[in-house]
Amino acid sequence: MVVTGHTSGPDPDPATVAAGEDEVRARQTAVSPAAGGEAGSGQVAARPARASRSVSIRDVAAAASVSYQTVSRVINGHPSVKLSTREQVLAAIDDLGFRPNRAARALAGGPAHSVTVLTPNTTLYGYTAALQGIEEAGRATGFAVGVRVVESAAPPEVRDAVARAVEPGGALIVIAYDKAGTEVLAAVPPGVPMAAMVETPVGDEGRGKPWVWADDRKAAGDAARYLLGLGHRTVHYVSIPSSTDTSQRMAGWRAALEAAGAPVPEPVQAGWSPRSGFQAGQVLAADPGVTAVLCGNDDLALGVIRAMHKAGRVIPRDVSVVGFDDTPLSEFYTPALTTVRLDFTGLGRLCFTLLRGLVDPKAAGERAPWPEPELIVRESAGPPPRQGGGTRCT
Amino acid sequence: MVVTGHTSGPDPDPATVAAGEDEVRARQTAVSPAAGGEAGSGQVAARPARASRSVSIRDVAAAASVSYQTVSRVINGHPSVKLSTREQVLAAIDDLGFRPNRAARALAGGPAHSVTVLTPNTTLYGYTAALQGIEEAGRATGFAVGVRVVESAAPPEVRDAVARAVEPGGALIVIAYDKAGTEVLAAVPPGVPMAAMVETPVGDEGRGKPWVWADDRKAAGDAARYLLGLGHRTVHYVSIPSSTDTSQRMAGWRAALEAAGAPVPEPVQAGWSPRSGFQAGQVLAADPGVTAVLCGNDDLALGVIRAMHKAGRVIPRDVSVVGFDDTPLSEFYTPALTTVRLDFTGLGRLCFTLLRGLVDPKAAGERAPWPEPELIVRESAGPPPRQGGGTRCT
DNA sequence: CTGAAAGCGCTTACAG
DNA sequence: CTGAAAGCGCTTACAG
Repeated sequence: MVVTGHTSGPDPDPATVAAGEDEVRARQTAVSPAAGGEAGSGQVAARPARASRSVSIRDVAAAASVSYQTVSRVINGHPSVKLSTREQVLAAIDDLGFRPNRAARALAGGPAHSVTVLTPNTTLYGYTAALQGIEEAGRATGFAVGVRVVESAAPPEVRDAVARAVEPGGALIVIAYDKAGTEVLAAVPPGVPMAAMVETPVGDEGRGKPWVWADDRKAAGDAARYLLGLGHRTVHYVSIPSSTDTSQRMAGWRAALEAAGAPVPEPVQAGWSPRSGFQAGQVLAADPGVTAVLCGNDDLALGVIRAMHKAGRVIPRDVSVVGFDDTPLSEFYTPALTTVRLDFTGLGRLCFTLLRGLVDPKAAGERAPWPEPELIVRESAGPPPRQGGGTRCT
Repeated sequence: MVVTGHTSGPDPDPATVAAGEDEVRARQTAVSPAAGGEAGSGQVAARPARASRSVSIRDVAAAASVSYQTVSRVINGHPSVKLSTREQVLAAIDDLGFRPNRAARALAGGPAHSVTVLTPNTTLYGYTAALQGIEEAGRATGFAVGVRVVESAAPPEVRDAVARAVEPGGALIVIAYDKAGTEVLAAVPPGVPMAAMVETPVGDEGRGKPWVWADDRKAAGDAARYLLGLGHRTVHYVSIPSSTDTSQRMAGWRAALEAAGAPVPEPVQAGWSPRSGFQAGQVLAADPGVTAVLCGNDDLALGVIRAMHKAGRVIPRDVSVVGFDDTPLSEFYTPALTTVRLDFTGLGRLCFTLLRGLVDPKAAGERAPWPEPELIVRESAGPPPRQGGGTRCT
């Protein structure tokens, strides 16, 4: 994945890969066995450079001349500690490089300092961006963040995933943008600290489970209205999968058309991938009446554009295409993609903040701004072609 | 991010977002406090639906009429357990839905059942794909997988990241495709179980630290040779950042040019993003002698193509561009991107397998196939333009 | 092959 | 405001 430098080594050799493997084997066996017990010999030789036994709360206590409970209070921000002792303890912590042991903390029943994110996916832009926001926010507050993919919405798998993810002393974030996510949300037992990122504000199943969401409905409406405003008679919609029966993006698109008195064509149901967008695009390209297409995400839009291109339809001269999400790539497509920007990273950050407020009442007051969707106008949408307009030099 | 259904709800209201927030507040306070101690009342009423105290090793022991140590032996695959008792215990585990508590396990000094991935990034394709492979493999073997981003290669940050990630009872995977990754690799204390994904087979710093890598060098050479074979006089190179001074991709490109007796132009150093590719592309587009460009990744290639397009140079008629990685999108670009496929997901899986062999000697024998890079020929590269070829109807 | 002991590093109540 | 106790759920040795 990476490249650098200006040196050129010895010539590539077919044996290199195999050598790499052997090397690995060798290294494997060369790995030092986990530092074992301390040998009881009376030798006072230089201590081996083994992984030092980590410094504990008791070491800190000794160094600060207090009991270890006091140390516990300090690291947990307990109010009733004299300022001077607190400072002593803090100094000792710094000196010794003390880090509380997460496992011990969790075992003893302290507040959660770790989240695991339950998500159907870790590679699609929206998920990736959300994960990034969660990781950032988690890291900033000393939380360990874990990831667990839930591949299907089947009850056994969902149950299993939740059971494994729910560790005492741990918290959960579930990304519920599809069926699997919604099932997971519903399967989290009450009492487990959690927050969710949802497509649609949830009802009963969300009880005790705070969530964040982006106003997809309004965003989709904005995009549809923009296309209508360009002069298109109507706007077709290519849909991503959904979490419920009340899809926000589709609802927003539909409402905008209806409000404008435009005909509402049957939406094309697709998946998440550019390939499924391509397939949807082939269908749409066969219909000469299609002049504007709104897509459920940018990858779908890319696929639609590709299909249109293959069918000889030029974007945006013949057909306008608008995406959703504003992935980092869409600005560099040709034509650059007009799309709706959604701040999933910010949403992820916000979701984490919500969760943290649950786990740590002292942090509950913190509020982050609620991100607003935004239409980004670029090159892939324009006025509809004039009736019978000629074709020149594609 | 998601859309569904065919119903349209009430019209969108400006207050919706705010309502969402209030809702969240309300839910937050409604969350039940962590299930506390058992009230000592003599009531035998229906038990509240609180998060049940998780079933422990002792519960299983009681159910199976053995000591809890025996249960420990069974769940850890210890050989010296009579078959019949093993089966009893397994049955009890199944009955009670017992799951070992990871924190307790780690605290007690058992073998690692969790990995945290130290990575500079979680959104770029290569990292994302690697993470996916690791997560899959981890999940399949009951490992919890954590993610920690290391944002800079500065020693304090690197030290801190490693210190926080190294938990007793935990293992590490470091993705070392850039400087930060390499620094992290070097900073992991010996004795900590770990494996790495590296750009370049490492020397001393990797001692006791097994790694996997893809043969970027050969792959880059293949791509350069392909372009040369098309008739280009030489091939320009736009580089991604690197981990060391002996970049594999660049070295492969250079060696191929030299072997063919082609001139070796100065490589253009870029970042990871399409934007930096765009900038590099602007430089290259200004030079009419440039007819073939190899890029360190597909995002860079997209940026280069965009810059060429803006400069009026048609791909591949005027300039051929080849990428690296074969992201899921590149097939759907127009023109579809010719690129080198690298199986980062497989590499991530392999890396996890390596790590697991370290932690669990019983699993050490498992071998996964070592993925091979592959040139994927699509539309973005072709023969060089003929001298003085006319420009028609761009 | 299986049981009884000690302890991993912390955190909660409980006492002062 | 601070100390002494008990225990979270497991795993290692150690004994039989």
